[in-house]
Amino acid sequence: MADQTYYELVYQVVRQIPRGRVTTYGAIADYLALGSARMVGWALHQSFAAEGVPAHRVVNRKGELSGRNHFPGAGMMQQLLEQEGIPVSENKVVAFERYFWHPQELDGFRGGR
DNA sequence: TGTTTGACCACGG
DNA sequence: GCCGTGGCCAAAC
Repeated sequence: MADQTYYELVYQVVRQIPRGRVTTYGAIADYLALGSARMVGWALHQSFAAEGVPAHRVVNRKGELSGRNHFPGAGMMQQLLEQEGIPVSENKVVAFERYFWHPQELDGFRGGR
């Protein structure tokens, strides 16, 4: 495990993102308590090489689809989010705070709701 | 081998 | 409330 690079750690966290939820780069960086939010962005950029990594569920702090430009096909990221049940407007997540998901919830979720 | 950029965030003015 | 700067670590040139 210690051999995992920061990117792989990010992949694992992103993979744990439940459907219909979104998170931010800073949240992941804060949860890992390593590097910085910028590294998360780079990690996701390489995430295309890793499967099972829903990068479309990761947005910036403003809830905007920063990486939309890097996704294959224009508007694909938005469509993916809408398919998950997340309304998106102008490349920005609506009620983003409501769909926000903290990686820490994995540690002590259990309590449902 | 050194410099620059990068799917960012937080703070200060 | 908006704009500018610093910080972070790694990959690309």
